[in-house]
Amino acid sequence: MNDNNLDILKKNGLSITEGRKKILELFLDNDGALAHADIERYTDAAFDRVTVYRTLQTFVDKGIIHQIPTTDNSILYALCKHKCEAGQHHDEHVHFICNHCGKTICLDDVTVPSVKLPKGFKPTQAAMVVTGICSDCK
Amino acid sequence: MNDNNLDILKKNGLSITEGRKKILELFLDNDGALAHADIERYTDAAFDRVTVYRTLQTFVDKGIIHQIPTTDNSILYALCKHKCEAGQHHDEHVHFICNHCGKTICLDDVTVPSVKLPKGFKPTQAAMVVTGICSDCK
DNA sequence: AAGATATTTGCAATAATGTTGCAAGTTTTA
DNA sequence: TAAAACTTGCAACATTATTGCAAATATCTT
Repeated sequence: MNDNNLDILKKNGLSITEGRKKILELFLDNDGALAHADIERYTDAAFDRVTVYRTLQTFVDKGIIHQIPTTDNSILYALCKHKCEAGQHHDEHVHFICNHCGKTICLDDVTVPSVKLPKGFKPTQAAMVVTGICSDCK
Repeated sequence: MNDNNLDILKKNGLSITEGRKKILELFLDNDGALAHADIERYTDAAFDRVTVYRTLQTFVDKGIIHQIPTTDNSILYALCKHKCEAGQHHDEHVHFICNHCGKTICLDDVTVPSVKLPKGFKPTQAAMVVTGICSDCK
């Protein structure tokens, strides 16, 4: 029995609702990243599209999940495994997109290396996405 | 007088059309990245939305421009300054998004550092996006 | 340079994606 | 358990993206 998701919701001061429990569960059970469309599919559209959008937004605001940059224009979301505070994410790990299975994986143990920027540029955040073949598809 | 854009189109075996000339010119005159919406705005909607989509796609296919990953779901495009071949991009430079002016800048001289991936992962490409304050806004 | 061929464009229709206001429903608080 | 606070779903709307096809434009051939 797994009450992780209840804990997470409570800890963030969120009301416990069916939608939030279910969507959070999806993230916990799935170590890849999920797009809005994935969530609709996995929940069999049990929740309104709008609810899914709002739930994802709430989770991002609370620092429960983070967004992953992609070149196609889909927003991907993944759990923040390390301590993220509301409004300030610390998801400075590398993301890997597998060209074979299409999964997006958070490489939590690979931190984004810092780079030397030209004069005058002040960085606040860095994201890195690597594509290739993942360990399952190799 | 600048025939750069004609050269580029010819070199890639593309027909010379008003739309392609104009859109390519926009990229050449603008060192930041452009979104589809920017192009519509700058061209005063002289070209059909569909034409713009298709032109951008053609340029990506030919390796003239490349897409930049973002977390909001807008696709950004920028010139490939280094030799890109059709279908295989070599845009392994860092992209910088300024939180102040909103511009996205290709830092052509900053290459994406390679990272050590976990066992079994084989990289083919890497992208890096840094956000912060650019040299114009500092 | 003109006609034949190939390519590109714009329109219309359609699909997919994202947003907002508001009333009804649910969760939390006291 | 009732009141207050918050969340949901619906409807409407806005934006963004895709496809087929006929008309227009560009390129090729002679």
